[in-house]
Amino acid sequence: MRPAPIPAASERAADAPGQSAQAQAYAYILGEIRAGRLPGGTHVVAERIAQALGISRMPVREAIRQLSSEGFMTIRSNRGAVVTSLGRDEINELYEMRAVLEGLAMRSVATSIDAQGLEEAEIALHRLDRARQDVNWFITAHDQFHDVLLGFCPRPRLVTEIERIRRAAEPYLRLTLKVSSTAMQNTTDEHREVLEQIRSGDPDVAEAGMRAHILRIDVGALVPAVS
Amino acid sequence: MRPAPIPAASERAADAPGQSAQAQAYAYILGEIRAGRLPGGTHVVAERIAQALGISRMPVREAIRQLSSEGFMTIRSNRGAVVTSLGRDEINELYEMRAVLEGLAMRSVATSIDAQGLEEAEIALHRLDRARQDVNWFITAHDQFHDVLLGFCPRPRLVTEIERIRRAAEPYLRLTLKVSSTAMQNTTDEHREVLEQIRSGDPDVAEAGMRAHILRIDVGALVPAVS
DNA sequence: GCAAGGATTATTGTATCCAATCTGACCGAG
DNA sequence: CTCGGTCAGATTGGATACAATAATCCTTGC
Repeated sequence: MRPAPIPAASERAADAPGQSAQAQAYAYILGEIRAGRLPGGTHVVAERIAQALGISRMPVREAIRQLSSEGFMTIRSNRGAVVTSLGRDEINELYEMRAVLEGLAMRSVATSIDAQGLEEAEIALHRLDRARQDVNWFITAHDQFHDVLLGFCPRPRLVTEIERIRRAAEPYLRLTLKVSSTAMQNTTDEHREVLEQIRSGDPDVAEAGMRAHILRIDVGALVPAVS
Repeated sequence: MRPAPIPAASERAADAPGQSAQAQAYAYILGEIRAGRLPGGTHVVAERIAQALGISRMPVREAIRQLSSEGFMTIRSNRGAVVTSLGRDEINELYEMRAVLEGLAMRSVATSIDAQGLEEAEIALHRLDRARQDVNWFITAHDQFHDVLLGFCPRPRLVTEIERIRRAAEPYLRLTLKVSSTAMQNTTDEHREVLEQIRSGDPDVAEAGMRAHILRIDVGALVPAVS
């Protein structure tokens, strides 16, 4: 009754063994989108993904539906799913939403973060400073800084939503940074200022600081791919 | 073995004929949740829904997955899906998120709404005033007032997200209003004040007004069902 | 040579089937 | 009487099979 002698087929694609097939598909597709290997507008064929992962189409469909309701893909009835392509206005919209939400999150962070948390944030800041040469490192370090702060926000949904928005904008940020890396230069001072505002402990200051910080991004300079 | 000559089964449940099976399932389950007929914590069995609608389990599964990623349900691996049950903190979190997002939306509404829009809002306000006797009417009229304003916000995602949050909190609001309808009394003045602040045309005033309005809700008095 | 229309193919949507897992009841030992 | 284990039923996860729809290409008439 055991898995049989050779569980090859189902094991082969097991890049993530314990995961369910649907979770595999979700992680795989989202990873491809975030990395930019599936650019906006790409038609995603369920069967292809299924074969690539060695699973059937069904879990892939569910993953696509979930990605769709999270805004990463768009399903057109009977015509398949395409990777959502964001224009300038839409990216701007995402940043505005993230600005107010992450501002809200900083209200509670300002009052709940402790000395150790502030220390972690400082460390993340240093990592960010050293990562200014490489796009991947930079994005990782940048996310880490924000995640350290969000770790002190006791609102799971709010944090989840913020991170979702950040992921949705990531491909465009990545593309832009690859072309002109000037955006990576001034960030350390920028982020240190935010950190100081949070350190003040004043919710209003912390909120306004983070909100302004996120809105300061020049979205116009983003979006090299004008869908 | 086929469904037989008479396609009755699939036709019978066709409350929404043109819809795909998955859309039917989605609308059906969400409707049941919003109406409170599927209270938080209810275990939803895919097979039951499928039978009730005369479709198979697969589209139901997809609908559940989508509802799950939208926060209405929670899927536990191999153990099925339950209707998400929100506690006091979580409802409060939702209202805070909606407050900042709808505040943001009002910034653009303040500058883009026209005379006709203001008139529509006034009408909605009167409807709201007359609907204070019945919970269903009240909720409908209340949603309409906010929707009129959001109709002038040129940010589709923002509007979608706000409405999603409102729907997520609706069952609890409905439950509460059924018990104590005092919350329905003062709303007309409340909403008129918001409308006046929007009429001012000042984004800052409009944002602060709406944000304060939504936060003014006494979430503590909400949540009769302490999961 | 080109456009319109129809056949063919590719892809999606749905249903059915099988395996894996969980739930709960029953039963026996301590 | 309680605790633990086994077994049957229910339910989910996944795969295959079939139907429906859209996309493509090829023919055919002009």
